[in-house]
Amino acid sequence: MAILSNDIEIYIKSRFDSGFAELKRSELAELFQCAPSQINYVLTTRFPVEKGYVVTSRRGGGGGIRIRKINLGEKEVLYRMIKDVLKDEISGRQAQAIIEGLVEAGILSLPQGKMAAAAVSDRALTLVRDGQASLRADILKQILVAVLYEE
Amino acid sequence: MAILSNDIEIYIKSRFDSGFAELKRSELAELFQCAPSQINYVLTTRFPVEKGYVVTSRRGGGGGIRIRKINLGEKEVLYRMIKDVLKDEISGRQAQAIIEGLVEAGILSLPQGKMAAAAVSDRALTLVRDGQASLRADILKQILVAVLYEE
DNA sequence: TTATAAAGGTCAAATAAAGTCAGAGAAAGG
DNA sequence: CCTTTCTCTGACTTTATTTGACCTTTATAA
Repeated sequence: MAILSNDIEIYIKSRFDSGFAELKRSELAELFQCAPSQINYVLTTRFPVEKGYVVTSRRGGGGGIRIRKINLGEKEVLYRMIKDVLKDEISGRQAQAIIEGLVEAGILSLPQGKMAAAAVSDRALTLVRDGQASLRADILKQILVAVLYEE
Repeated sequence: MAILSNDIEIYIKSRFDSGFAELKRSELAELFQCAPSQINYVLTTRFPVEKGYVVTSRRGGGGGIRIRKINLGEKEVLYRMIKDVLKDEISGRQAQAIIEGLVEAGILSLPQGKMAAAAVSDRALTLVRDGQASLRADILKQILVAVLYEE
């Protein structure tokens, strides 16, 4: 039996227009006669950051899903950071080093670097006792994705 | 379906003149064929203090609604945000509003705004089950402090 | 001074999205 | 076979929008 997820993936790709696609989860589910959560599955397995996709969404009335394909180009370094360097957990020191490296490479401006550092600083995370390192990794990852997402 | 609130928001913004807009709730409701309370919804979600708007109103005959956009100096805005607006806990929506307000005020660049938003996004904080709102406040506060002390 | 009309305010419920997660079932690898 | 990994679903959760019923405040006409 053909894998449904593959079909949905192909369909979504066909919906891309000038770098992005806008969808309604429920409509897709209807179209493919599957559970809505199936769409989430396709999104996470077929359109991950590692492949250069950024998925954003809004709930509630008028909500929807938007998938953007990033043209990596010179942001290759960032992409690698996100994919390889940023493991599940990183220490404050590692984060610091990564950010400094990106500033030196000119990928982050100095103000951006300071912001990023502040966001994952111990001071910002004092409330969290357990799993600080994983949280730091998540936050930094999202920050870098946001930078990637920017032209 | 186009979101009515968005249209109303745009319309209200078009009514701004030299820093403020004066409206009648009932007239707006009539114009957009909606419940009057819908206008209140738009006011609270689209024109919050966090974005630098101050909404005042008067009831009774001859009453109405007045929306002012406050424009303070950079440092002052930041300082106020950190001191007054940023409570111990803030929701994702509030954070969003604060950041958008700072971008609109030219205090954060668009890339910086996106970074900040990413840092406090639900996605960045999924790991944290308990006390997300407080953590978000802490992170955002540290980010703003970092910007404030930049020279 | 009081009644009434003309504002605006609040809140809970209905509706419309999307997200999460555990677990069932199917495929693939050994 | 047996185990692991991939696919798919359903129940439950979270968030956003819209409306309607009921409440409060204010100006002014009687």
